[in-house]
Amino acid sequence: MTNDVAAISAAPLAIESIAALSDTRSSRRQRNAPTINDVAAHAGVSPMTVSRVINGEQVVRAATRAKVDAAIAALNYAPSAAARTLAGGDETRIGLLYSNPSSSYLSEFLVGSLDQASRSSVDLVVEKWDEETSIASVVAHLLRGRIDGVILPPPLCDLDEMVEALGKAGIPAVAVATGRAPSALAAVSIDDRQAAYEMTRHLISLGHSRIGFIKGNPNQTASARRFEGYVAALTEAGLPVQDELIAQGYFTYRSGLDAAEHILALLDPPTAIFASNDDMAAATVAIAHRSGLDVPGDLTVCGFDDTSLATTIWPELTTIRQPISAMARAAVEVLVRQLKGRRSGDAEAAEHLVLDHALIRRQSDAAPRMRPRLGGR
Amino acid sequence: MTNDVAAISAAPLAIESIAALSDTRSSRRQRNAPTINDVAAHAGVSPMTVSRVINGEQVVRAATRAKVDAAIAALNYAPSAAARTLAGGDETRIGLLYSNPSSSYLSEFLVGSLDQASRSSVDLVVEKWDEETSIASVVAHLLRGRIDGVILPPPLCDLDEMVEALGKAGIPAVAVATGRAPSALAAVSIDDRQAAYEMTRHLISLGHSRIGFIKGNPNQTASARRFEGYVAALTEAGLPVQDELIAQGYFTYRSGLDAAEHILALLDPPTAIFASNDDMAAATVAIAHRSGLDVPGDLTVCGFDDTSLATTIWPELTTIRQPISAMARAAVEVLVRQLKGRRSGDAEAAEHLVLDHALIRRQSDAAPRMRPRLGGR
DNA sequence: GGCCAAACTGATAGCGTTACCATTGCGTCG
DNA sequence: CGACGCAATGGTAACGCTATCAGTTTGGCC
Repeated sequence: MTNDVAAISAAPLAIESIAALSDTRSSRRQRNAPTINDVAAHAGVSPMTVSRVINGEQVVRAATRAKVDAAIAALNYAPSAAARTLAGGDETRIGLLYSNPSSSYLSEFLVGSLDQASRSSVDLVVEKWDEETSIASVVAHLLRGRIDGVILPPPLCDLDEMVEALGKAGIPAVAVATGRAPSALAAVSIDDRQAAYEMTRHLISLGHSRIGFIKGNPNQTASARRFEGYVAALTEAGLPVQDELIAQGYFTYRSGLDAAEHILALLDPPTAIFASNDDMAAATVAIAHRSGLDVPGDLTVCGFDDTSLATTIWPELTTIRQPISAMARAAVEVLVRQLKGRRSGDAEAAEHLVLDHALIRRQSDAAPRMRPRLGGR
Repeated sequence: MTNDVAAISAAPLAIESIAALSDTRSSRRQRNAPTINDVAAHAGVSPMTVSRVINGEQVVRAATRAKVDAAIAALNYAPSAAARTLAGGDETRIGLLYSNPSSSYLSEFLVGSLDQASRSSVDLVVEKWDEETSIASVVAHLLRGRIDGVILPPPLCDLDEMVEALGKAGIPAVAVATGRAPSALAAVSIDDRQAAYEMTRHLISLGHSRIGFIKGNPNQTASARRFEGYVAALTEAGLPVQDELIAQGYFTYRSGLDAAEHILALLDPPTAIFASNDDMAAATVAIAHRSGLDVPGDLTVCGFDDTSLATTIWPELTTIRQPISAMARAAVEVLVRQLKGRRSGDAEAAEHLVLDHALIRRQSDAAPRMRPRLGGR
């Protein structure tokens, strides 16, 4: 879709600043940027044909297209986004509601959605939601701001009241990285259960048989999926699921500290701990170090998400990578598609995209030092 | 500036989807959102007056303004950004060039600049710069994308080649958080020297006299300013600046690890370490813990920047808060002002804004355990 | 009470693009 | 061989807003 004009054309628009004022044809025209008409004149065709070319319509003859492309390159023309959406008649604004600004998740998410938004030529309005603000007032604000649809990254995607309120207001939404089952709500996610399953299998294949697990915040549905994956892999390998090795966390570093302390205080501590996210994994590493344990020598620690924290700390974390920016892009696409469909009358079923994850091995995992206790169960 | 319409007006636009099609006056009109004309009709004034009201022009009589405001609220009207910029005739696009996506700095920066961009009704194009991409090609890309100005957050603001290339291409830029002296380049920053001075003074007032320092990456000019502040406070207090207490870091966690290890391996280690950013401070805490030192009991550790990492780890870091989002906002404003001035012919001197910082006390600092060695020097 | 300036308000003409036809050209078939 | 269909193009009229300038009030003052 991107208009990949090849030439680099450093263009002679360096010292135009002063010279520009004289030949301005219209009084309103402040900056003499070339318009579609200029291109049309240069190429000897009508503006309409140029419009067709820049929009990649198929009806234009190859020869004509070439002429137009040449004119575009020559004039260093770029279409005006404003005029486009105005004329196009479908000015779409989508909101991105976030609530966890500290997360480094957000920047990657923002970059991805921003990029896709400009590609799909929709406006992205980024809005923060504080716990203090009532949901009703947020929805009212969106309505007032003429937002056509909303993207809900975690943890908002799991906030039932929000989803409901949006539904009642008739604002379509797409949930990102939710762990809930496919529903009326469109969603983009990874297979959390499968990813956790793979990570656990990885630890088992390394030779670990006592594997601790730090659960995620129960208010996020993905937490349950991750735990399921852990249990499934253990069960499949004939290993017991031991309650004492499982601690409740809340996705924060602080909660990871407590959880890890709890698990490592056991008389017979595990040789590996799989935390439901990187923050808690980092906390586990910190506790291990404080207890004089080497990671991964004495303890393997794995995370989930592959946020920047995973590569910030030492050792760098083996973790599950979520394609955050791709998910953001997908969310915008899904939402735009849904809005288009809705406008043209046909309401398709809500899409539920599942993107690929990847297990990223770094320096925080290794085979257990003591050789695994014989046999399973 | 924000149009704070009070009423929540849940508006009857819930089930309009089907009903809408019938009374559409023009065939093109897809969504029957109210236009400025609708508001004008409702208020019994001309569209022009409505325009003046929504743009906050002073010439409108209070009574008229009230009528219009009422109509706006009644119809739940929101102006079309596209039409606005198109009619306004000054479609401005500014680029935000970033190179360190992992930084949690970025999301806050993005949110701030995005917000201000929509307020100033300019388009913000967010662009990533990889080390692999040549500077020339980035600049060519900006030129081709008709970018009118560029915002350079760190570390790009200190990349001389980039600044030069932009200058040659005639693209105005504004440097954010640079440590360089005011120059032709517009800039928004905090007083790094003063902030570091204050932090060091704070440590001294706590009773510390042997204070370690981890320098920042020399390729960022702010590093030098921070070091200067440290030296100034020490000197002012009559304390010696001891080379052995100063280690070179590069702003990364990893480099902080090495630097802290080096400093703490001294026979007579300092009672406090001031790291030039939070990542390195976090690393220092990790090393301290690994060495069995309590923070802040045995060692005070302070950071700089107040990124999310500062409150993620335990103990939470005492640090210097940069108003990142305000700086981003300011950068957009400065750039827009500069572009406006440039367009209208008068080239003002480049602005150089200095925003306020703040020393944030958290749990990582305390008075030294041993009582300070008597006397100064 | 009338006149003038100043304070408001309105009519008109675009901004750059695309939707919707109308038109042209050309090969094909009756 | 002329009508017909299809493919490729062009003309025209919006899209929703604001700049500009031309009215129309209003109020002050003699």
